[in-house]
Amino acid sequence: MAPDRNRRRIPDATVSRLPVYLRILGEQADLGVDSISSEGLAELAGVNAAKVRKDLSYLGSYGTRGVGYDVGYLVYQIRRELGLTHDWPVVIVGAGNLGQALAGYGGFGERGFPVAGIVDIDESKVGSVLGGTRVRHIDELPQLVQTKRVNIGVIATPAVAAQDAADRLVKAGVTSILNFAPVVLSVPRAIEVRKVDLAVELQILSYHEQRKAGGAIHAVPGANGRPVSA
Amino acid sequence: MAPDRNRRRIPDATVSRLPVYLRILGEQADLGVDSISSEGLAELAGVNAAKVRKDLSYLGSYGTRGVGYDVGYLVYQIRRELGLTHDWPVVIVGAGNLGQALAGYGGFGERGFPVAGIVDIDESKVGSVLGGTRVRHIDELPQLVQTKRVNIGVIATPAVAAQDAADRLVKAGVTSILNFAPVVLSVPRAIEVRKVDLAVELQILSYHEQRKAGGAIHAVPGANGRPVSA
DNA sequence: CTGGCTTTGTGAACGTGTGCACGAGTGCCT
DNA sequence: AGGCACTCGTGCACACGTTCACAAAGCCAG
Ligand SMILES: NC(=O)c1ccc[n+]([C@@H]2O[C@H](COP(=O)([O-])OP(=O)(O)OC[C@H]3O[C@@H](n4cnc5c(N)ncnc54)[C@H](O)[C@@H]3O)[C@@H](O)[C@H]2O)c1
Ligand SMILES: NC(=O)c1ccc[n+]([C@@H]2O[C@H](COP(=O)([O-])OP(=O)(O)OC[C@H]3O[C@@H](n4cnc5c(N)ncnc54)[C@H](O)[C@@H]3O)[C@@H](O)[C@H]2O)c1
Repeated sequence: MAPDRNRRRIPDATVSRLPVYLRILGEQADLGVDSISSEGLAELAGVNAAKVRKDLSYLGSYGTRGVGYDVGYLVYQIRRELGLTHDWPVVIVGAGNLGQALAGYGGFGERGFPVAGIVDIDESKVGSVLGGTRVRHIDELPQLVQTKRVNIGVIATPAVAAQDAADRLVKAGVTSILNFAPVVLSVPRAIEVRKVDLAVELQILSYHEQRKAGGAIHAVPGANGRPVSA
Repeated sequence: MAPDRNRRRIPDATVSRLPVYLRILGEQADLGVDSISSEGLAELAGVNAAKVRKDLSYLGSYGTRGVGYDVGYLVYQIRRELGLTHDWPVVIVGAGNLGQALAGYGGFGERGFPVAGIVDIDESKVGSVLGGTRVRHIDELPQLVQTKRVNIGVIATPAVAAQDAADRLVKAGVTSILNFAPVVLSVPRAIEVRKVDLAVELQILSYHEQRKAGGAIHAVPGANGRPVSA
């Protein structure tokens, strides 16, 4: 077998920016714009123009010197490279606060990630309908994944249940996971995991706030903060 | 006065990992563990042990050679560096699907980010109560930010309204923004912005799925089972 | 007190990402 | 047709991040 050796590898940093370019290009296309320069795209994406050119060069030489990039063609190429030429159904595990918001959010389906199903372990949640999808029991997960050919799972369970959810997803055949629970998942190497951790994001913001306030005031006296023993 | 304090600057990559270490250390403390090695912490955080040591070294030399780190003391130091010695109230803009899920989620307050208020532009949403907080009109935002001394704003409006929300937040005095809308915000340099874009995350996963499928059509389910531990 | 064992803290090598600068095409205008 | 203005594609240097490897530092047993 010939593995992906010969295939162009796109740097992670670039892969994470391509979706942003894609969205902007789609917006521009809707506005009737059919050509854009690296500088124009860079402006809209909030990045450096050279970075845009280098990023796009990994896809191939699809620009025209002296002119710029054809918006429609670029959209096509990026979608192709990101594997967005067909839908990727996702399954959501956990029909709580967050799971409901995700299921009720139409933006997924629009962008090529229809909710193939949502499952929960709590019998009392099973049967209710969220965003047009009936909540099923988690035991139906393997069947759901197979029949709908789901590759991507979303974990929206409490932290303590997240590893269990991940194990079930992997066993069911899912190979990519988007994890909203604040835990580090342990999965086989071949499984791609991305996490979205709001607490981490807020704490990073906190760090910068604290830094700004570094020399200045010490506000808010009524803070908590548990004194450390020992 | 000298604006540039001689304060240690911590690399971004490290700042983004400190919250993860912090959570794990907290869990370990609750389990009664009071000392941990870089290797142990690395294992739990899913990173390299040398990285843990280097990260922690930016805080100072708080480990004991031959022994490890005192969990309680390390928690204190990380909290201190991240500015978590006091609460950071946040304001949520947009009381829709996502805003409601966020407001109803207790995890924020527990981790030091109490919801100081939630605002919406839609009169019909104003007045309803979410997670113990009454939804207010967005015109009350400046007053809310001032009286509650809010530094951090969360944007949960539709994409088209996100820039408006950002402008209002900045005008009201907020200096850090967590943005859930899929748009690139334009804000003054001094404002720290972090974004959480689910579509981007899913598209990155899509890229990797497409890559896996590059040679063979559909991967075999259940062929894995090699738990990754380090 | 010494020797052996453990683990930290960090210099150095290596890898990845960023941005400048400029040659190389392309289209337009005269 | 020729010159000119424009923009892509990319080599190169530098910054940042990761990992290795090991001396320094601490603990403990005897
Ligand atoms: N709600 C938010 O806004 C928000 C924000 C940030 C992070 N999160 C994280 O997202 C996760 C979900 O949050 P939430 O507010 O929706 O919690 P929730 O308690 O409202 O919902 C969790 C759901 O998961 C189900 N569940 C529990 N164990 C399960 C299992 N083993 N398999 C399948 N389903 C299981 C529960 O029955 C429940 O319906 C949490 O980890 C939380 O930290 C939520
Ligand atoms: N719901 C999800 O699970 C989810 C997932 C990913 C991303 N998002 C993003 O989060 C954002 C919100 O999603 P949602 O599902 O909650 O949308 P929503 O339509 O349910 O809620 C948006 C709310 O914002 C309010 N609003 C509109 N313009 C405003 C303004 N100028 N100022 C203040 N409030 C205003 C609306 O009245 C509404 O209540 C969107 O950008 C969406 O793309 C949502």
